[in-house]
Amino acid sequence: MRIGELADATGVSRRLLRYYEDQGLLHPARLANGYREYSDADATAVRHIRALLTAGLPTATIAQLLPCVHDENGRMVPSSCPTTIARLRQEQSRITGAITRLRTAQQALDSILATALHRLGPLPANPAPPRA
DNA sequence: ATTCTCACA
DNA sequence: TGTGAGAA
Repeated sequence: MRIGELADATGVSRRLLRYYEDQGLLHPARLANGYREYSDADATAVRHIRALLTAGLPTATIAQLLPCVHDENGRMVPSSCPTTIARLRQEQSRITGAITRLRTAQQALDSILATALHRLGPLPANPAPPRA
């Protein structure tokens, strides 16, 4: 299938499918005219890619893990091999750490703002949301 | 319709 | 991580 068909089949834009190839996530064959030719397995792969991105994994990591995953009636199942599980646990702890750092930043900012508001007293209006 | 590259959020 | 535009 060509890129437009895969885009329609997966709901992922053609642009993004080319990007995934650039990131080493997909390896479509090439027709004589240079057009990409995707297999049916690629459609499944795209769903797995989406699932792993949603789980917060970077594309470089997904490129490594994708071959270590298979599909079981529409469900992504990671291989039980120890290195695969270890990699997923590693990502899990990375995200946990990130959440902790964000919580710390949130509390610090809450505290700074609370101090400012305490000194200024009650204010009439809200500040505009940060743009940049 | 598809390819690639440059630039940008 | 993901997109738009422009040229081929």
